[in-house]
Amino acid sequence: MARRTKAEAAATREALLDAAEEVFLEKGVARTSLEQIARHAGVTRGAVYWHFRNKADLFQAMLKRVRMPFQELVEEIGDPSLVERPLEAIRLALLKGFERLEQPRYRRVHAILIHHCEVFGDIDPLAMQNEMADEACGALADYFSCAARHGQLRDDLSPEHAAELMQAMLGGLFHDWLRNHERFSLLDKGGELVALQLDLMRPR
Amino acid sequence: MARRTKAEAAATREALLDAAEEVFLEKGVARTSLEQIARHAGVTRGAVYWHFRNKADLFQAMLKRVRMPFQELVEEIGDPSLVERPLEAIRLALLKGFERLEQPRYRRVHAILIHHCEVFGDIDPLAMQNEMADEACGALADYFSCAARHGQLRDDLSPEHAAELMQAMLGGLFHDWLRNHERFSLLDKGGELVALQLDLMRPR
DNA sequence: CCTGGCATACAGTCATGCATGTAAAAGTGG
DNA sequence: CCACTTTTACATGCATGACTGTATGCCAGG
Repeated sequence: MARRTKAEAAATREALLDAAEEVFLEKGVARTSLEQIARHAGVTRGAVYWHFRNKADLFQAMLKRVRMPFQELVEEIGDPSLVERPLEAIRLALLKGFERLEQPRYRRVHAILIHHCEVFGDIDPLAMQNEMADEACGALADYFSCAARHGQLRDDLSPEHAAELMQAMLGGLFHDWLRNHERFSLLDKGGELVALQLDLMRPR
Repeated sequence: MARRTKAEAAATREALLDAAEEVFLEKGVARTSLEQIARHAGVTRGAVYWHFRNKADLFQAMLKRVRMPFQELVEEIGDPSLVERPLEAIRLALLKGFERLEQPRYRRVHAILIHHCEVFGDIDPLAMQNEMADEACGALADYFSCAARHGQLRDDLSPEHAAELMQAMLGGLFHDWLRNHERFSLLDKGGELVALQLDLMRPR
């Protein structure tokens, strides 16, 4: 085939990443060949090896498109009054996160990372999951500490424990939903459970 | 090699399953060949194909050794007074489960199922995880309902929601621990978080 | 004109499944 | 209890297929 313009080349790159998401999700990372990805994107393996060094490189590029740090979510809300209501900040930020995760691209890539890939080459999905979990737990601990200082937390519950409980609950919910997202809406059930858990943690 | 006695043959079968656990955990299911498993067990691939039809068959046999239904845990405690204290029954049963999971064999196999295997052949690890999660959530819901009838649950918390919260928290904790079990003791942190969460759910 | 963006062909590697070999255990008849 | 047969529990070799990485060809854009 003939040479494409820069825009067209970028489009094939995106098409390859899209195809990788779909085929990885369907058949698992290890069980899909680069040939299958290329065919699914309407090109051949040559294109894959032009845009990416190998399978691991393609995998990393796929992940780069869906990064979503926690702090970003809080900032996106843009409500300065949330400084006074840290538990509400947590709740709204998590809702934002749930909304994003229900978009097909975000859901697919996370499902692949969690359920459909093994250690291969120089890629370690477990290390990435650990990074995500630690960052989430750290951010939560900050907000719960703030809540404790404002007297908005049960006095028999330490901020660290609150953060650990919440992070564990979120992780479990996340895994349950990723296993089969048709069963329930993450936004609905997640919003409900988060509100419930926060209510249990408030003094009364 | 020569023929072995029945006892020796059973021993090689167990050795193959042990080897499978170790190599699967280290390199992932898809990236390990039957040859590697056989070598690690001190035999050749012929032995594998004698005892198991294929990789999927071996995988299923490996899982069979670590089945642990929830109801079994409650019965193992053998305290009839727990009928009156369902929340304590939950707590103690979970502690029993944590103890088992900290044994290398149970931990390894679950780590493989959760983190180191993809869909392959006629084996679907996600379906198995769903089964386990559903069973756990159902059992929890029963006990929380019992607790509600005994007035041992906050009246603004339905048994179903309590079960969902607890199951999500347990799942998240489980995943966190499986990712790197060196970080903390599941028995210690799990016992702490479960007690905490149950306290939040009690009326006061 | 030359280089970027791909297609195509090829070689090397590796796993699977089966077919076959084999030696000892387990059965069988006398 | 002994000779003989059958079965068991593997080891070994081979055919097949799949995937990877690379080398090379080709053609238009810049």
